[in-house]
Formats: sequence, structure tokens, C-alpha cells
Amino acid sequence: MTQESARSEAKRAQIRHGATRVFLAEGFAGATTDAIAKAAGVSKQTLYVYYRSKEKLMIDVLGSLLSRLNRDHAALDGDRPVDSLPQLRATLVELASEVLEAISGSDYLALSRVIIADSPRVPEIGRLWAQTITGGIRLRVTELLERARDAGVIVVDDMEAATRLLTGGLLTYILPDGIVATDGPVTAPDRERVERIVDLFLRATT
Amino acid sequence: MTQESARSEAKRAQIRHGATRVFLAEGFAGATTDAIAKAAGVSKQTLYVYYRSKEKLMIDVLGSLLSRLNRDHAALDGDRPVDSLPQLRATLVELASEVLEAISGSDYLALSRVIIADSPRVPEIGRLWAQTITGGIRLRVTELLERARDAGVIVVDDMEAATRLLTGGLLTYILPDGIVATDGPVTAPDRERVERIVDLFLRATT
DNA sequence: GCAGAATCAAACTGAACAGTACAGTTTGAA
DNA sequence: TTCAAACTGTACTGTTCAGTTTGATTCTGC
Repeated sequence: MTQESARSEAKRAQIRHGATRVFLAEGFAGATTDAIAKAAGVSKQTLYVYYRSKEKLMIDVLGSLLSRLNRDHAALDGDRPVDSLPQLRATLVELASEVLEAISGSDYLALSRVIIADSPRVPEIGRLWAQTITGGIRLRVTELLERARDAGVIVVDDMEAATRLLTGGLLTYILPDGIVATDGPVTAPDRERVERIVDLFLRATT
Repeated sequence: MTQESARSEAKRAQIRHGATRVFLAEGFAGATTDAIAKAAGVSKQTLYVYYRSKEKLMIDVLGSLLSRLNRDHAALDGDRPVDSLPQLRATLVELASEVLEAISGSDYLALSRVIIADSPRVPEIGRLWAQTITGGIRLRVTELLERARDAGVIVVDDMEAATRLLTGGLLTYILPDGIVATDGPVTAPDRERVERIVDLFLRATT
């Protein structure tokens, strides 16, 4: 019975889509099921055929968003060059800029706010979100640094500390600063700022 | 008319106190005015004499908590010794441990969740919260590093990058990791972990 | 074209809850 | 004693909203 007809899955996606917009804009408490049904172009009745409750719907919405993010992030880091210090520097700056750009988008921030607020009630989503950052970002940086270390470009005694230091130093522009910034779109740090932090970090790795 | 009688201020504090407990435990939406009145040991009627609405009450509660936190943090950093590398290292580890301990408490995390969730609706509180970290913590670290630099203990070209790197590397245990952790109390990083990050950071400052 | 499934719109139910009204009690000063 | 202000507890109002019911309508495969 876990098998869904193609039909069903299409409708489900349609509902999820509409709900996504409303949840991100209004949060869990602020989103009414009437508004969700309307945004999805579906009757409330149908909505409740596909989802047993508003909470189940939200879990599906947030879970989908996060796994899509994680999927998008994956792969293609293996190709990034790290075989000399200038290469590593450029790669780190590039990666950092991409990531910061992605997570300073108002969508992602709204998503994060909703998740943080509801994480006591829905722990699994909180865990999934932390993994987007922990697993997603930290892991990617670790992987790059390991390759660079193995290539003899840098010296790292404590890989966890190194990864924490670099990702933390960069993420701090978004968490805490960006997440509560409400006047205008959030400013990801400009490239120069990113470069300065990467450079400083690299000085610690000889 | 801005003058309050002592009587009034005592009652106001009593209400604020009860409300604090309920807001931190339940969040804004989850806290009912009945529960707040009960927790404060005050009739709902009286509550509405002192506060025009639930929202005004929450702003007062969060604002009070944050300014108390900021007040507690202030001062006494001027005495911390930074005149040699071992001294600086010990001082940084000490400061970091204190700060991490403070902000990984379940009260502070609950407070942060509420603020983050409501920051789109109540921007001033969001700003105040960011200042607790930005102004409070980052400023203190900056001040220490400046003294150490002036004493010739470290070399720092870019003070902002240095502060970001260090505070970010440490805060990352709480944000994002701690804020959505719900199984058991949040684990501030142990002393050894803090030391490793501080040590790595110090390698970047010659 | 038709049976049966899926969907729709709209009204309804029941509960939660912010905020108010009210009738009565305490307190403390004159 | 008296009076006024502050307070209390309970009950009420009005609204919002998740979830259900109803009964009609539109698809879809046969």
C-alpha cells in the first residue's frame, strides 16, 4: 500500500507545492489550511485525503525541501582542484561563496526560522535541517581539506577543529546575523570578506 | 505619566516573571494568557491593566531577558591577562567556555527559538538578540585580541576576520547544532575541544 | 455513455483562545 | 468607619481555525 499511483503523486506534489509557499511565508501557526488549499488550487477536502493533518503536511513539506537541498549540494566537489595553495584557496572561496549565497536566500532563511521554532515539537525535522548544514556543508569542507592535506598542501592535526573553524567563521554571517535580519534581503558577505577569512584560516594550516 | 509607582513596578515584575516562564516553555503561540496569569499568580484582568496585549507583554519579557544577559556579560574582561601567548590562550579558552556554557543553557536556547521564530513580526527583538551575540560576544573577543595585539603577543591584519573566525568556530556548536537538538540537554563542547579550536586559531595569528 | 472514483465548494462543528465585563473582595490610608 | 483603588475569579463575547460532513460535479477507464 505504500505504492502511490502516478495520479496520486501528482496531486500530492501539487498540494506540497502550494503548502510550501504558505508555510514559508507564514510559518506553521500562521498558515491556515484554507489558505493552503487555496494556494494549492485544491479543495480542503482533497487536502485531507492526502494528508491526515496539518502537521503531517508540514513535515512532508519541510522534509522535501531539505532533501532537495541536500541532493543539490551533493557531488561535483570531487572535481574541485586542491593541489596547490592558490588552487585550494580559490576552491574554498568559491565553495564558501556558493554556500553562503544559497543559505542567505530569503526562502532558506524562512525555512530555517520555521524549523527552529518547531524543532521542539518536530525533532526529526530539526535533525534533518542540522544535517543540511552539518553533513552538507561541513562534510564537503572536510572532504576538500582532507584531499588538500593528502596532497601535502596544508597541515592539519585536528580535522574537526579545522572544519569547525572555517565553516563557523563563514556561517556566522548568516547564523546568527542573517536569521533575524528583517530590513531588506540578507547580505551574504561579499567576496572580499570571504577571502580574508579563508586567508586567515589558511595561515593556521601552514 | 511615565512615572510608575513602586507598587506598580513590583506587580509588573511579578507578571513579567510568570510570563517569562510560560513564554520560554511554550513559545509565543503556545502560551495562553490564562496560563500566564496563573503562572504569575495574578488575575487575567490585572494582567491586561499592565499590558495592553499579549504581544506587548512578550516584547517586554524578551527585552528584559536580553538586556539582563547583556548587562551580566559586560565589564571585567579588562582584567583578563593577555600579555603572553600562554596567558592569551588561557584567557580565550576561559572566556569561550563561559560563553558557551551560558548560551547552551536550555533557557537561552528556548529564548533564542522564540525570538528567531517571531523576528519577522517583532524585528526590534531580533536585533536586540543579535546584539547579544554580535555586540556582546564578538565585541569582547575583539577587545581581548586588540589588547593582545597591542602587547605584541599576536599579529592580526584584519581584526574583523579574526574575530569572526574564532567566535564562529566556537559558536557553531550551538548555532546551528544546539538550537535544534532536542534529545537531552545541549552539549556545550568540552574544554578539550575548545582548546583545540583556540590553538588552531592562534596558529593563524603567528 | 456509464459506473465508480476523485474532486469540488460551502457550510458546519467543536475547541481554543485573546480580550472584556462584572460582581465581589482585599488593602490601606483618612 | 468609610472610601477609593487595586485586585480577584468567573463567566462571557467574538473570532479564528482544524478537521468533517454533505451533496453536487467532473473526470476516467471500460
